[in-house]
Amino acid sequence: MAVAAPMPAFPRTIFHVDMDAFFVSVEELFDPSLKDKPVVVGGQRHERGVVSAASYAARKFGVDSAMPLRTAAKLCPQAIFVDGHPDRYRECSEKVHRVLTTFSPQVEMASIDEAYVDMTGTARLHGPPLKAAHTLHQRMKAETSLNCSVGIGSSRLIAKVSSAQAKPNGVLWIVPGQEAKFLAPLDVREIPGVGKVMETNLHALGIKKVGDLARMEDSELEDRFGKWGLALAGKSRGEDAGGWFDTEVAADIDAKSISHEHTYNEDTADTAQLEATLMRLSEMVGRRLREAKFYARTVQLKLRYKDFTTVTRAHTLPAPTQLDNEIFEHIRTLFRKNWKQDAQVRLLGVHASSFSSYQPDQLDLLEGPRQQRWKDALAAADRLRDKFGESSVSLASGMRGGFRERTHENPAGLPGKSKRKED
DNA sequence: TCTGGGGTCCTAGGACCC
DNA sequence: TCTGGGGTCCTAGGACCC
Repeated sequence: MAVAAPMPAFPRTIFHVDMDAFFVSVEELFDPSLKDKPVVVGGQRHERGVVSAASYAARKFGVDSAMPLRTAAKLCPQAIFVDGHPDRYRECSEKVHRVLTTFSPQVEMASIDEAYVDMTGTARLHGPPLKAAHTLHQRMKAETSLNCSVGIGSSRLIAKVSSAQAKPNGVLWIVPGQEAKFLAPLDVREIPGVGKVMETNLHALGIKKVGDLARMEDSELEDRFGKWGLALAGKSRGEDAGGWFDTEVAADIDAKSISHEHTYNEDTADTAQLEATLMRLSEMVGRRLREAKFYARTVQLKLRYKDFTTVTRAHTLPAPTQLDNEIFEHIRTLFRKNWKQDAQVRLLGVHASSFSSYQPDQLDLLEGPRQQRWKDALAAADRLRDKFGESSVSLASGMRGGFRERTHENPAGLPGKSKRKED
């Protein structure tokens, strides 16, 4: 029997605040001439890569998030292609966060451009949900010059789905008790967690709308789709039903993995270049581990060939580490064991997981002077990078091509957007 | 169409232990 | 020879999200 989720004593009021066409809107703030034009953020028209965000004018031509840039260029030749500026987005995102914290202490940024706000019990302060949402909407515009949409519901799921329906620049409140009625006419794809594959599977069963799903027996969905099926049954009724959705708003959860990867603009089989990239990626991962004060026990290599076949190979260390050179040594071993010599490589990735947090004395005592020297050296390198930028220091500097190609590839390192409509 | 980068979660099989 | 049951850890791959 499934364990029941702890139900709050009274219905919650959750806001899901989603910024409209966030990256594009931020770019417009910096270059107002972009306004109302077809704009594609994510890279230049000929580059390898995908669309991070498209303006509404560009979407009219069929351009959408996650689409290859070259496809976007074909669909909409007159589009303006803009490189992303992660620093700008982070800065705006922080502003957004600050605005939201004036409404509730329970604010959780779910990504750079969306947040959940638990507004339960704030009626005396902010009025009923719709009034509070309109105030929020106005304050957001005043403070950040950006539009957002707000979905209001009794669960994270309902808030999230309703903000999508409210777009663009709208507010939608699903009154408690009306959840199932609201969801029933929507495509199953509107449920977060239902992607292309699950949609196809459901269609094969004749399930097209959330209402069709709601009519199914929980047990049948569980039999067919396992744990996920059961969660899906709950979601079709508007419940958060397990997993991340079932957590408190603003319960901060530690990261479970840290990774960096790189796609070459042109495939390569040059060993020195490939290993230099692995060194650089190992350094980036090591640096993040030290910042977070995490030690990783598992490192994983990702290798994607020209034909897009992808392999991952993991190795669990006897003792956790956060040192660049230790990460790199294991990664390089995995690479040498698994790379098909002379096969053209498209992408490399370095991934760290199985974290433990810092254990002050024990580890230091166990570490020899060698490790300590490495630690000192890395701390110094981190300080230099803080001062002069990420590319100022590399322990791979003796290796060819360590940094050379980075400057013109993936200048943004942008977070992406999903294939789904939205914004 | 020719497919980024950073994450989370789930499944399934094998090794190993009791 | 034909063969248990449960638990944990590790690895690989894949769906999904922004």
